[in-house]
Amino acid sequence: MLDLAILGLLSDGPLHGYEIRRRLRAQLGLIANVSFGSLYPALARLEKAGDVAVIEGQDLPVALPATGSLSGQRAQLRSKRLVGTRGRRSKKIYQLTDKGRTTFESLLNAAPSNDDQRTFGLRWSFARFLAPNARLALLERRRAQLVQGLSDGVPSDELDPYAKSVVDHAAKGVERDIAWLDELIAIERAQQSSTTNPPASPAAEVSPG
Amino acid sequence: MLDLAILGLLSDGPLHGYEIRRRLRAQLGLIANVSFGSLYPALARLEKAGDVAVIEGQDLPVALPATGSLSGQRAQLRSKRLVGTRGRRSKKIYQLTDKGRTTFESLLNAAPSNDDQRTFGLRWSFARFLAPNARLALLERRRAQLVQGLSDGVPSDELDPYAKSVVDHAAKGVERDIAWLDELIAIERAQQSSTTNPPASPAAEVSPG
DNA sequence: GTCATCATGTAAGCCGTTACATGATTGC
DNA sequence: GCAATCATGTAACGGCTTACATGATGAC
Repeated sequence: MLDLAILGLLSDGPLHGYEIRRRLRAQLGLIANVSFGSLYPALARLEKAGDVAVIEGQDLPVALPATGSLSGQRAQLRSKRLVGTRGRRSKKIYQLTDKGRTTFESLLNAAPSNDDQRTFGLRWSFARFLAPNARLALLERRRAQLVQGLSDGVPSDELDPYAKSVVDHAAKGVERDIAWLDELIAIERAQQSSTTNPPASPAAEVSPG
Repeated sequence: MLDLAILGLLSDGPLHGYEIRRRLRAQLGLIANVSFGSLYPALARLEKAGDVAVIEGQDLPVALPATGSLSGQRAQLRSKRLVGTRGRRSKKIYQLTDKGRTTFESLLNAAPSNDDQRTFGLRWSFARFLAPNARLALLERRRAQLVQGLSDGVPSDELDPYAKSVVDHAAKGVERDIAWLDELIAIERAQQSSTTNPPASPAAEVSPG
C-alpha cells in the first residue's frame, strides 16, 4: 500500500523522501502520518527492486571534487566522512523507472483482495492512470463490497444507546459512500459513452467531485 | 485495542472466543474480521494477566456422568483424551475478573494517544461504562482532533479531478462526523444538567442515536 | 553560534494477518 | 456416515510505529 502511494506520487515527477511524506499527508489525507521509519525503508526497498532510481540532489555538487588529501581538514572530513562508506547525507531525489511504471500499474489494477477496503481511496486518487473500464470495475467492486457490508451486520436494535449510535452513524456513512460511488459511476459511464460513440456535444472534463 | 474490545464485550457477561468474534463483527462493525490468529492469543494473554478467567463450558458435563450410550462413549473418550495433556477441546468460556474490570476502565479512560483516531468508535460504544464527565471529555477530544485534521491538510485545488473527489468526499465525511459529535455533546450536556440540578421534567432515556 | 527545520536513516517491537492443524457438534 | 459449521489454537511473517541517532541548511 505504501509502495502504491509512493509510486503514484512519483508518477508526477521526481521527489525526495521528505517531500513524499509531506504530500502523503496533504494530498492523501487518508494515509496521514506515514512515519519515516516506514517510508525510508520502503524507498530503499523500491530502489533495490529497480522500481525507482536515485538522481542525486542537483543543488549539491554531483561530481564530488575528489579531495586528494588523505587526512584532510577536520571540517571537511566530518561533512564527507560517510561518502566512502555508505553514501552522502543529503537530499536523495527519487525517480520512477520504466519498471517502476509497470509495477505501479499492476499494483493499481490488481487487487481482488479485501485490503482494497482501505486502499480504495488511494486507488481512486490515481484513477487517471487507469483505463476507463478499469475505473468502472474498481468503482463497482467497491460498491459491491459496501453493499455487502451493510447487509451483513445490522442487528442495530437491542444494543445500548451508545453502541447503537455508533453503528447507526457508521451505517449512514456507508450509505453516503455508496451514493458517492453511484455519482462517480454515473460520471464514468457518461464519459465512456461520450468518447466511444462521439455524439454532438463535446462535454470535455467532467469533474467527479 | 483488541483487549479493550474483548474486555468490553465481557463486561456484559461471560462469552467464549468464537462468540466474541461474532459480536465483534455484528455489534462493532468497525473491527470487522478480527482473525482468530489474533483473538485467541489475546484471550490467552488476558487470562495470563489475570484480567479474564475461564469457566469451563457449562453445556458440557463438567463432572462427566458415565452415560451408557454407545455413540456417547466414543465421543467422550475423544473429548477426554487431551485432558491430561493440554486441556480439553471445547468451549472455553471467559469471564471478566475484578482486575479485568479495573483494566477495562483504565483502558477506556486513558488515551491521550493518537490511536483513538481509530478507537473512538469502540470507546463510544462502551460509553455507558464511563462517568458522564469522561464521556464529554472523550467527545470533545475527538471533536478537536477532527477539526484539527480538517484545517491541516486542505489544499484540495490543483489536484486532478480524481484525487480531488477523494479529498473532498473525505472532508465532507469529517464534517458530518463533527456534526454528529456536536449532537452527542448536546445530548450529554442536557443529560448532565438534568441530573445534577433536577428540574421539573424527567426526560428519561435520551437516545444519542 | 545556536535553534528550528529539513532530511535520512536504524532498531526494536507491537499488532495484526494468513495459512496451517485439529477437534467437537449438528443436520441431513 | 459425512459435510458444514462451530470452536480453539500455532507458526510464520508483514507492515507500520516509536524511539533513537545523525547530518545539513537557513534565519536571526
